[in-house]
Amino acid sequence: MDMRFDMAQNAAPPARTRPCQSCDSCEVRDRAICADLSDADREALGRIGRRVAVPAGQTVMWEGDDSTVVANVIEGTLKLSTSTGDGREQIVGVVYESDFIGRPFGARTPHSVTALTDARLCLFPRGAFDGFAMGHGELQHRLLQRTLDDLDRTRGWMLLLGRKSAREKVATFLLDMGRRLPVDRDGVIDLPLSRQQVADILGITIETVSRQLTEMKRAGTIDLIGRRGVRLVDRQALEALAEAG
Amino acid sequence: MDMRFDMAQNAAPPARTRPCQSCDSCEVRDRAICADLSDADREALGRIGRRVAVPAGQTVMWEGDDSTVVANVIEGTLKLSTSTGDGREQIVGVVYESDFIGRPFGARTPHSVTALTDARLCLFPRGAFDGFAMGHGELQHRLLQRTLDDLDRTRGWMLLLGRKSAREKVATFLLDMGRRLPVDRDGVIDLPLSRQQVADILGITIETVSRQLTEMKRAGTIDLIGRRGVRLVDRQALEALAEAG
DNA sequence: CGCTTGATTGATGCCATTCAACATGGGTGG
DNA sequence: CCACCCATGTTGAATGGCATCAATCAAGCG
Repeated sequence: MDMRFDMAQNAAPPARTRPCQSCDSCEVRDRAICADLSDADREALGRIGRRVAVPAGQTVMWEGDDSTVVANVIEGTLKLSTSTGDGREQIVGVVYESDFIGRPFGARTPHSVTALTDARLCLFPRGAFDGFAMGHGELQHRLLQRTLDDLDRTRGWMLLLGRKSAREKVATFLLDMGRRLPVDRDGVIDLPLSRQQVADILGITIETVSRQLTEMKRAGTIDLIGRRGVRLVDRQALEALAEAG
Repeated sequence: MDMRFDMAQNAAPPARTRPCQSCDSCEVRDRAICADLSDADREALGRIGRRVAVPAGQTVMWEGDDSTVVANVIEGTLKLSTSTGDGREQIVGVVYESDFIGRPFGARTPHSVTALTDARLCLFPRGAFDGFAMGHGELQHRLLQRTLDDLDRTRGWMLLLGRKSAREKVATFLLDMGRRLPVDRDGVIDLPLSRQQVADILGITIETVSRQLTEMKRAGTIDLIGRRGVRLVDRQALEALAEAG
């Protein structure tokens, strides 16, 4: 089944989507871009959108396609990525619940968006969203704030890609994940990413990621639990590695 | 002389700055973020700002500093950069006339801004600018558009930093400059960047930049005229190199 | 003219990639 | 529930691209 059709503005709503009638009880209503809207306005926006469940691995927007939809992430983790003609991939962002995805006020989607875990989105047709936003300054203000933050974070990541060694990259990545992801009671973080995806974030190969991780484990800086679990044993050592590893 | 003091909101205006009274005749009024404002509003914004001349090499904002000013670039080219603790630098953006610089709605300047050529800015104290923007949706909308475009371009650049070879990086860079900078009647582009700065944009060393350029010259793909001049002789060849060099 | 700064060229070494073999573990069906 | 299987991850050895170190060259400039 082609997800793009699924997402099209005028496609018949498939079984697993439904109009978003319940902004009141929305899990991310206080953190998503709709947070500053009045109850009436939020409800009006809600009537434009609908909820969609996206299974892990599913791509919801393709690089270069027409920008037909935008969305709030209600639950789950997704990656933003671009590729060269010959298939080399670079992940340019990872988004979490309450983040906003898609390209409002623009004709083209500049990068692909793919679910890393099962996810739920609150999806809006772009045209309708743009129209609504034009009439609601609070919404645009929040979107601006968020975009400025994204830009700052993205530019920070350029320093890592351009100037850091593999060791530094992996250490920086682990610290970043430690900040953004929940930690269970044993101090273990469950990464939403495979080794390949970590490599695609850091601009290195899967083998190099693996080697750096096992080296850090050998040094007692981290613990590796199964394929996706990491415990940051010595955060201070990681911070040292992240700056001049 | 410390430029930071110079830029402070309540510092006595130094000799080379003056209130910006002439938005009517402003060179970038149709392209800068003020373009959509009414004449009255633009004039009100103009009273907040003042013009500043910045000599090449001067840094106007420092990474990590309080965000005290924002500005429109009236003329010239500037770089945005971040550095690691041990001095490795990465240029995260290059801005041209009519672009906007600084971090509105945020406490910290996330990267340094340095003039590559002599430049003129239309400078606003951040607090006053933020206040004005909050009351003017058109301004925020334009800022949002611009920030979304910047984010798209920045993310595109991550692919280059993370996944491209030195050859591909240099070729991509040359094509990008060819698009953004004026070309004289001999087809020569005058780069506003030294080799070191090119290296800092591409995340490679100065020697590698030099070797790639001379190699391309030897192959007849480009011509090098003095230190800053380049002629793109065979654009098609460059495009091939940029994708799979 | 020297002097300084920036750019090119050369020699060498190292880190990350590449290619390849092997291990692991998560999932499935008998 | 265990044996098997395949995707995913780890480890090893060899190569190569880029960095590093160093010398030379070319421009500006006082």
